[in-house]
Amino acid sequence: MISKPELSIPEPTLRRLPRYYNYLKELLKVGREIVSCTHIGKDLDLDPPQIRKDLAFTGIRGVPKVGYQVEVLLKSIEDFFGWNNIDEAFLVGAGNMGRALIGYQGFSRYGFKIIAAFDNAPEIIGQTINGVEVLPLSKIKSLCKRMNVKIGVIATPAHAAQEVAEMMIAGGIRGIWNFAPAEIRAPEGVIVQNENLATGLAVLCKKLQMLQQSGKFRQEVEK
Amino acid sequence: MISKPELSIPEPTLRRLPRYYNYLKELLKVGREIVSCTHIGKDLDLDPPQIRKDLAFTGIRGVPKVGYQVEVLLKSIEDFFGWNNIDEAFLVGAGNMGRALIGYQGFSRYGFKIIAAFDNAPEIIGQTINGVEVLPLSKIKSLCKRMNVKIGVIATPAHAAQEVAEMMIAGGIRGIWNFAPAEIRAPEGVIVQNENLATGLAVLCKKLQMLQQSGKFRQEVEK
DNA sequence: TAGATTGTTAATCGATTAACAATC
DNA sequence: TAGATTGTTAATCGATTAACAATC
Repeated sequence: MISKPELSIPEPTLRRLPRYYNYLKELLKVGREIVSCTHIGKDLDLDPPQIRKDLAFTGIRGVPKVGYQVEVLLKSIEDFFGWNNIDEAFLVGAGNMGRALIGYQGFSRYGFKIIAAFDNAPEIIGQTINGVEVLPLSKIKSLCKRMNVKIGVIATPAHAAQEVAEMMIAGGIRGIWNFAPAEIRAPEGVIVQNENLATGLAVLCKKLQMLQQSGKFRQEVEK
Repeated sequence: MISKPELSIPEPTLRRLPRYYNYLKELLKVGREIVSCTHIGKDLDLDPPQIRKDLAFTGIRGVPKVGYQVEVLLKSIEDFFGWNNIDEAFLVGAGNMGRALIGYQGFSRYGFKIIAAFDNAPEIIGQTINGVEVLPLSKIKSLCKRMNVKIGVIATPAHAAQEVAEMMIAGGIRGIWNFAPAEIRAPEGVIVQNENLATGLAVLCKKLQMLQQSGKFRQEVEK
């Protein structure tokens, strides 16, 4: 049996790299040509050695005493993620969340484009949202195959998510970006990336709660 | 100087707890009354001892040989996060992403409610989206103070995010949930939770890329 | 040259996993 | 009772942090 795809690159690194990328894009706008990890670290609140290590995964080599060329570094991250050739994706569920994802302009930067949406509701089918047509869900399998689409986005209610995932997989989709608050089971060889918004919210609320408690505690101590 | 709020609870645990919660809600629907970590682990693809440890943070005690009462466990997680009393929040940026967040029904479960939205665009101000009124951004500071709102959601374009955050903080907001693809700097005592969608996307695409490469490699080996 | 920065190796830290006694 | 499950303690693993040599 084949084991899980070996991620030799730590996931935290994978998550930080787009942050560097966005940051570097801003630097480029401002006209900065060279940047050091010390500098990045100050702005992004990270340790310079960690940044250096992260960047090294993309294959870039910096110049001692100088740093990195902003433009070359951006290119290096783009190549690493393969953002230079665009991944086309299908989206299922043209409700609020789905519309937001379709309308969100920011994904083209990351080589990602939603080219069609699917839904079950007759009143939604046939609409065009931000230039993206909404098609009947029944057609997704055949269209996936015909257009060789490999990425699917799920923005349905929780109860529909698993079934939709299976339709996608039947159509040959290999990567699923899931915004439904549900656990999706997928066979080996299919990557599922869950984007459950509630987790981020829970972390925020809990930290806030703990901060307030420590604050109260501090006040009492100071009295 | 006061150090960062001490998170004695590991963040991975904080992120898994809402997953358990959603899963347990489904169990309850199906009428299941008792559940063991072994069972949860099978469905959520996690190790039972880890689940046990996570749950223990909420203060619950299971019964050996039996497991946990689903209802009691749900209550325990709710109390832990404080989901029984609702946090009211303001949202800034009533574009696509903002509308999606307003329209998304799923947050009430987590004791979270967006009670007003703010924007700068005159054609948007005055609209009502899913029962939530859009007010002029200039009013946010005073309204935060008057209504004692402690949580703010940012769904603006990147360039506006920092400025909006500062307005929020000036109004007394202590927790910021940021959906803009930008780094927000906040003083100590303010929690910022970034929800940059691009990072999840990047992780997905990279894993897919690596899977395909390992697949190719495997085929070549098998020849 | 001197100082700053990179890149690498070692040490630390924290979370996950394994092992096992306690319990119903 | 026997077997399954909890809860706890120890071992492992991996990421972060620290230390330092190499370099322009």
